[in-house]
Amino acid sequence: MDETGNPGPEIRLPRRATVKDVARLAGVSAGTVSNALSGKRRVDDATRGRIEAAIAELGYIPNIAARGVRTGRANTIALFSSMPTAVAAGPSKLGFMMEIAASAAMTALNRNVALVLVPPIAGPAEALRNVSFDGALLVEPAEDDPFLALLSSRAIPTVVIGEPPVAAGRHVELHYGATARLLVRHMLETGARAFPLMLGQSRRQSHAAFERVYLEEMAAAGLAPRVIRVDETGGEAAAAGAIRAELAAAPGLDGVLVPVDALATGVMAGLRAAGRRVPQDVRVATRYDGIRARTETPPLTAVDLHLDRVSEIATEALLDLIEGAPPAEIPLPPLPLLVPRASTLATPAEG
Amino acid sequence: MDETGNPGPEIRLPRRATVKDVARLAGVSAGTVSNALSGKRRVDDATRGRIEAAIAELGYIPNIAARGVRTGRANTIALFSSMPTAVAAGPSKLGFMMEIAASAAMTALNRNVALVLVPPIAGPAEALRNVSFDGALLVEPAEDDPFLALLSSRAIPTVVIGEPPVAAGRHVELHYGATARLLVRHMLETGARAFPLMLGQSRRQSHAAFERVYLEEMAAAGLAPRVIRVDETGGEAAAAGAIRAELAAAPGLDGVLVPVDALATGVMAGLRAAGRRVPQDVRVATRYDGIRARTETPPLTAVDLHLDRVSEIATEALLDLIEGAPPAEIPLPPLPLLVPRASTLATPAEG
DNA sequence: CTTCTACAGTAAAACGTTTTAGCGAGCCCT
DNA sequence: AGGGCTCGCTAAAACGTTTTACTGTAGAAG
Repeated sequence: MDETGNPGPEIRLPRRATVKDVARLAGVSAGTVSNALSGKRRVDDATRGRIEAAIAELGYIPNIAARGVRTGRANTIALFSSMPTAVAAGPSKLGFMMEIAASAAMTALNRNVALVLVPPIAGPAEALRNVSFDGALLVEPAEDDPFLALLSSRAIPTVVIGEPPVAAGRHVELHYGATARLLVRHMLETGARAFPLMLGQSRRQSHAAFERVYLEEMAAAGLAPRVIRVDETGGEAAAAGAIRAELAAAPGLDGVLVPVDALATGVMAGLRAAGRRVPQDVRVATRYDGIRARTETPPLTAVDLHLDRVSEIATEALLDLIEGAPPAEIPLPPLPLLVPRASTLATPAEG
Repeated sequence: MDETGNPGPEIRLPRRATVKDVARLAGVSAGTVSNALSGKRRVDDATRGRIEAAIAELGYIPNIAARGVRTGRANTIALFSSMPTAVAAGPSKLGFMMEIAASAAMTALNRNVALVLVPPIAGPAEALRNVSFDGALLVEPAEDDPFLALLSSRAIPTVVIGEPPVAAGRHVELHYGATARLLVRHMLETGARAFPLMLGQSRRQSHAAFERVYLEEMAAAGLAPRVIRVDETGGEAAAAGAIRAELAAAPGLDGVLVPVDALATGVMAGLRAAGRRVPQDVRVATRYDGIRARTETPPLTAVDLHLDRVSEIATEALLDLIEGAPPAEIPLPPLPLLVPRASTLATPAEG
């Protein structure tokens, strides 16, 4: 790992070694050095040996920016978080995004590509002006997502995580329908009979899928459905208010399905304030098994979406797309897995 | 946000507009466009107006790589995670790193700089070959950290988060001593009298600080100290084994202080296996208030390190350093805050 | 009426790579 | 022996910026 102490290597180079320095030392031209490095054209073994020796001696590291100018590639992909800032800033979305980010960064670096994080801080145009990237991962865009609009208008290779709102390019399935069915059926199995579905107001595919599946399953079970829409930007307080209003209107309520975890936290607060016990009086379940679900009291039943695998698949697909690989089917991630927790589990004594 | 429908804007440009295109359209030279954009030299107001009109019309976006070649700046900073892979891969370190990443990404983009994530996947040299950046954030490096060695040998501007092992450049204080004191005193206050300190074996400043403060405080309290070192790469299993051995040797043990949260999880498992109740028989506390601490049963007393603020300070300092701002004192982040949880709280009935 | 300076602009060099076009040597095939 | 190939290499162009060195104009100062 460290150099065997050759004499005086701590002389500061006045400037970083370039491909020309390597070429001179190896007695070849710059083009040959480039070819030796990239493997794009054959280089004689003896020559390659001299080049590698020169590289080692000079500690040469290619200038990525210069390479990018010539090749037009940045060797970088961007992860956009497109959620409304109010939600994105909180620890909930942070967890979701960051689980994806960590896995994507690993996968990307394995293929010699760096991952840059683009927070939802400035407008999408602002972001383009400051970072350069060959493609983008976009997490669960809403229907009018400005990032999605920008990316597709600029024809930037993009892979969406989750179902895209418009028939965009490529996406990785997040199994919205299966996730919804898993949760609705679990509510039914735990004995809930009068449980509304609480959704955000933004136009998202996951909301639509939840609503569709919920209505289907309730109809099949012969139960009366009830869908509550809450303004996500209102955060937990809005959800708490909404559930209290609902309790007043429907005192027999015995469960709530709240896919958005930030809203679920609000619902829990609202239930506590109304003196309802979870799970004895009301069962609660949410979608993303993140820090919010796990640290509620009691912890919330949720779903393992296999985000690490989803993110890996998305990253691989994006890199293939960028490299112009023949378009292949994007593999399906594993099916979602229910993680039952105390918020829906009947107490042992009840059995 | 969207263009007012001027006719036929959906024509695909054969190539991205360049500064020359803008210059031609505005009737000036490329240099003038550059000056107008950067503000480095004065440009007549009328001229600037024409340039801005041209930019808008062409949808011009500067090529960051090309700019980088000329200026030598990448407008990017890197976040290195240097932890041993075994630990880094788990969700625990992930949380720690990702809390920092999210906050750093926001701060950086506010100053028109992108943040790239460098996972500990390849060697540090490998990383340098694939991403270009102007400076680096390094999180809690160990004494022989290869990233730290590389960064300082290459004279890359670096800000360390936490106390650096060698007198490196600049760092943001993580208040190791204060954190340790907070925890040791809390253990004492909750009535623990025979509680060992369990540390990893890697040479880290935070370990050293914990050991020093622990020994001090135990001496002051007239109690017998006991420090256990566990190989971190052994993960939770190693910690579980270590605590069981300790219980056998010292049955009177009534607490454990385990700064590394992955080890704390192992200790909890070990205690459960040995039939000891937490907190009634044994009190347990850890350092980082992440997902591990919060989701243990019972949840672990931990410390709020204000990572978001720490990360913000570090990022600002790094950017100042890169931009050659006059070296100013790096502000201190807020003092750590104890988050007492059930793992050390006496049951109400006990009072 | 000069001379000096400030101003606002231009042309071209420079940054470090990759890629293109071309070249000479050796070999194989007739 | 000569034509055509392949091989391994070189020189130079190209990528899109920023920066340098310069130029002409206009006004101020003497």
